[in-house]
Amino acid sequence: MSRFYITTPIYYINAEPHLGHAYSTMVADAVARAHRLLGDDVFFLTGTDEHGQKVERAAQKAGMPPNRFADVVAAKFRDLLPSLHASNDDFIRTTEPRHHASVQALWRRVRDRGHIYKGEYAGWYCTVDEVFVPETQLVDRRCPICGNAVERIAEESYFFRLSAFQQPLLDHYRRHPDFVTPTVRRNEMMTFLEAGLDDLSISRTSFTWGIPVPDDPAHVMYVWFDALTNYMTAAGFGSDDAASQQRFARYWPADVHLIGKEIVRQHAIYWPAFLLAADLPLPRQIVSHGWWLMDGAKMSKSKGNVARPRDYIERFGLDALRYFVFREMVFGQDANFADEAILTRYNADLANDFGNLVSRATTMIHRACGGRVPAPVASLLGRPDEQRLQEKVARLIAQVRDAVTVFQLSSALRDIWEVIADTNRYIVVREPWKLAKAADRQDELATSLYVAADTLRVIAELLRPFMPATAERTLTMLGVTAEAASWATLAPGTLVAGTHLGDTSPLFPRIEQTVEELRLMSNENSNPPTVPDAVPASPPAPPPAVAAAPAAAATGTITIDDFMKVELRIARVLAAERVPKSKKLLKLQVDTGADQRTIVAGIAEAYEPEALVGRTIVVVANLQPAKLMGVESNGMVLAGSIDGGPPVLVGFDRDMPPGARVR
RNA sequence: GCCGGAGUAGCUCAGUUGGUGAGAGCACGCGUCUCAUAAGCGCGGGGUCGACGGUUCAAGUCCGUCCUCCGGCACCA
Repeated sequence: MSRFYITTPIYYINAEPHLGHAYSTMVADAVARAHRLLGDDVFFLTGTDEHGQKVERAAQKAGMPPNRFADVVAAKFRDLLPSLHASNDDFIRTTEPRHHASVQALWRRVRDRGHIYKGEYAGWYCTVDEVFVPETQLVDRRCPICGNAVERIAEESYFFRLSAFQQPLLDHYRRHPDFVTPTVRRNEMMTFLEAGLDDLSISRTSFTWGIPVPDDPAHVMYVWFDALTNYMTAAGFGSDDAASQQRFARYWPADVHLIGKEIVRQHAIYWPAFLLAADLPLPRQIVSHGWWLMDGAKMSKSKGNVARPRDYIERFGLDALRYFVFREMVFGQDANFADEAILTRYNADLANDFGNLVSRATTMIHRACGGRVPAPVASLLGRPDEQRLQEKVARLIAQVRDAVTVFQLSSALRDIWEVIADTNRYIVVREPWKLAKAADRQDELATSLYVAADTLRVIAELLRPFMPATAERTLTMLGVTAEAASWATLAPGTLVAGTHLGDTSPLFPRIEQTVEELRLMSNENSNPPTVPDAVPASPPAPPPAVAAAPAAAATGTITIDDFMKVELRIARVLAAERVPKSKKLLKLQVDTGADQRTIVAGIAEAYEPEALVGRTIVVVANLQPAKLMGVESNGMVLAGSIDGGPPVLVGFDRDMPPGARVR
């Protein structure tokens, strides 16, 4: 029996769980379940990432100590798992003692091998993305990634000698072509590696909510060193007792780290580098999936288009949601999450094709065969229609087995549904309802219903990883009460004749409402957004079409004096041209009333230079000069944008002269 | 700008190493059975396979150029 260790990302507790989190968990769950059915000794891990400055501050805001805050929010993630039917074997929190011990053990190992040194880091730090932002990338002292204000940090810091691992990592990539999948991500990582690596700052002194650095408790560890190590902690790393050590020997290295495409670099470069430095085995594979898009856009809190898994479970049921996400997302690519698409999949695939098939097959057996699986007649099983179907079922078992283990869930389901269609066709060809009326054709009747039921039984066994509850219900209706059949021995023709069927009931009743009606219904019934706790880690998404009050921008207020330090002035664009070789930059000559100067603005993707000449804009007049793509910029142009979308210039509703102060 | 990916029916997409007249699902129209969740089954309409060249007996399938979209990096005062 081989073992299989799969992980989800550990979820950062700064927001409510959304569909993206749920998707990672569900995919890992399906694959874990499949491996169990294949007879593997599976270890399936998920959990929460709870340290860092963001959490420390959120806790402050909520008026509670970080550990209590973490307890409350982590519970939300943990509580979601049962409603997803997640079959995880462990749930790890980075705040647990076992994890502290493990991370410190890893640190010592890396340090003792000479890959950690103490240095000084002075720079701009974004607390949202937990990264230092190079001076040259700052946008008005704001993080270029998330747009939030960055902070000046000059502090002593420990560094990890990441630069030393460029070549070892490249070697590893070449020796293990499937180390990172899909290939797109692997290629990205290869080019990133080839460009060279900077050493990585891996500790902080500016906050305390983290794991202390061994022998230097003034430092806490940088989030990724802490977080990534969870994968080893749960396997038993860093523990002294013999049982844990045995477990670690058995389960490490992990077979799969399943992640979203936004954290590939951390998993495919930082993590393996840490492990190489510690002289520990690397995970076998980093598998990354795409994003669920709402109307083609990434889900985000500020757009209020975050899909909450609970809403969909309520409307369609968990298994319908699972079916949809597995079936609809070609693994690795982005996919659209549209209510209409779920409804279509539900009615067409689940209700019409599958649910109705189970219903018609079992009903006929109840009526015509006294509710017992009829015994097929060997000679009739040899007819072409029966042969073809059973051969196809045998092939299907192999196809699904192969597809699931390489994360091709959508193709596995597509193949299963093809056989479902075949079975519907088979029933039409045999017309058992007619056979039932012909006393001299009872053998044909029994054989045809047996073949249909037997096929459904295999299908149900194959559906277990994807839709566990549906699979169980189907098998119960077919009278199969045995434990899950091993996928190693599953085969057509093994349904036992004579067993009593269970009662038939619709698996997926058709949904006749429109999407709009469904939304209304769930708005009425739904218990007010379940936020019983006093921890608004993030403001709840505003209801669409309602101008929600900007939820108390409690994020660090400033005084009026602070604001007045910023000299905002009206200016007129005198000339504009593209900065050569740049995609985003325009070089502007502007008249600020007091002087004429050059300002470089990152708006080239939204504005043609010609269209800007003569235009009135707002600039920050007293910003420190900076060089961008070799051009000195003296100030900055104000523009609004939605979630990093195209910038929209600030303007006035009547003409204003250059030089006027804006406040 | 560099690197990578993608552009195939109204929509979402399959199309292996180039070779029977270009496919599936959904949606739409017609027909049909009646066991079943007004479900099933059959038939049909619709596509210059992004554009233009090229290689070849033969190209969505290979090569070149271009256009559009997406992603990574550079970059984003």
